[in-house]
Amino acid sequence: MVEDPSLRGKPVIVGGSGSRGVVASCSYEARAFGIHSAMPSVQAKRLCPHAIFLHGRHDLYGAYSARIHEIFRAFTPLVESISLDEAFLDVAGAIRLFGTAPRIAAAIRERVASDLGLNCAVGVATTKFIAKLASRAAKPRATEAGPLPGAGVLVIEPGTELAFLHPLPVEELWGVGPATSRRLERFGVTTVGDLAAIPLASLTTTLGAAAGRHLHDLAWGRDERAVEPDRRAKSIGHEETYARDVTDHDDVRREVVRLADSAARRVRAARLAGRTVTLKVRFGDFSTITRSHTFAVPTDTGHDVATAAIGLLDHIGAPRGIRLLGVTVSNLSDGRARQLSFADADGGWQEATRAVDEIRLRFGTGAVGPATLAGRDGLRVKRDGDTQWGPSADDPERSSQG
DNA sequence: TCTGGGGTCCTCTCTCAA
DNA sequence: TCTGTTGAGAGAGGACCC
Repeated sequence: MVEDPSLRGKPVIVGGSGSRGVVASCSYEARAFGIHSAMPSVQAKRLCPHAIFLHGRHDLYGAYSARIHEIFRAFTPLVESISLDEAFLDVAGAIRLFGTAPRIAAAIRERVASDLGLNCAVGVATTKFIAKLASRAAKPRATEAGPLPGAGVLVIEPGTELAFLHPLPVEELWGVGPATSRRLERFGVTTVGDLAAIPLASLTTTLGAAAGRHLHDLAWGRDERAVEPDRRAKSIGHEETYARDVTDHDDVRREVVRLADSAARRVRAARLAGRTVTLKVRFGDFSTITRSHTFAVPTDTGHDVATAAIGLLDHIGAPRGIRLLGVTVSNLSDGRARQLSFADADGGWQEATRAVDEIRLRFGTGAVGPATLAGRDGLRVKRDGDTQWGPSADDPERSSQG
């Protein structure tokens, strides 16, 4: 809407437009039709046939995100980013300079609006998770009559946490999804207050030690977690759902190589190396398996990651149609530590990989790649710029035959 | 046939070594 | 030498978040 003001006031959906796509996000006007994120796109189209469907533009969101985070850091260096559009800020040390926390919240909102033309909601509280709930409560609400503006800033004063918390539906708590919600229902728990009344022992028996303890603490407003400014990635991966199930064995292998190659590229870009390679396969019936392999020494080359992933694939010997493939590298460590031990033992892949990275830097990512993929468009049914949220609407020119 | 893609964290099971 | 215990690490799966 910022980029194209003609969209304002209309039901707009961002997501995958194909039969297997889902809604990534949507305007409040679209929400009035019952549309929400993660809903299958076909269902969204049924609910609102005149909705405007847009493909995700991750690069654009990334650029806006960087500018938003710049504004955050103008107020405090203690910024913990949790996604493109959300972050925790510890402003305890900024109060002398910028005024009280509520004033800082209002100032951030104003700057994001004036510099970027974007609305945002801010929650202020003494703990991370109550601040998070407060920011959610400060957002606009979708109604059938149209969007209802939110408070913008919601402050939960110290000492009033439980009064705010206990009437909320238990699903509002971080860590309570559909599965946990179903289990809690058996206890007659519907609100956070109900949950707080359950003895800790009963909670840990049904939900497990960690989740039980965690939810019990949250229900009583206890959250000791500090704002962590630089959290490092623990895994880096790629996965893709295909517009049609892939049945050809060679196609599957090529896709695994492609995913492994791009995952490894991102590992290198982050100056990391990983020991564990995980292959994820989702079959036509939506059943999903993962298989992993752990190296003795970390690696960052597409060759190593692809070899491991192909080995795992051969072990599965999947004869069925495949809906999704994914390759993830985890057990990450500093990339420079790896080179000493692995460089010579693998037949010079380090050097080749470095050369490939340089060529791609100069001539683009399509300039060079694994020979397996040469001269093929692969099975990528996505269009340029259509980076996420499922394949595009079926395109006859680019069939799944590759 | 309705179910994406980026992740994190937890639990269970198995194996192996001390 | 045999048996049981324990703890770490790997591997698989599931729940959850944006």
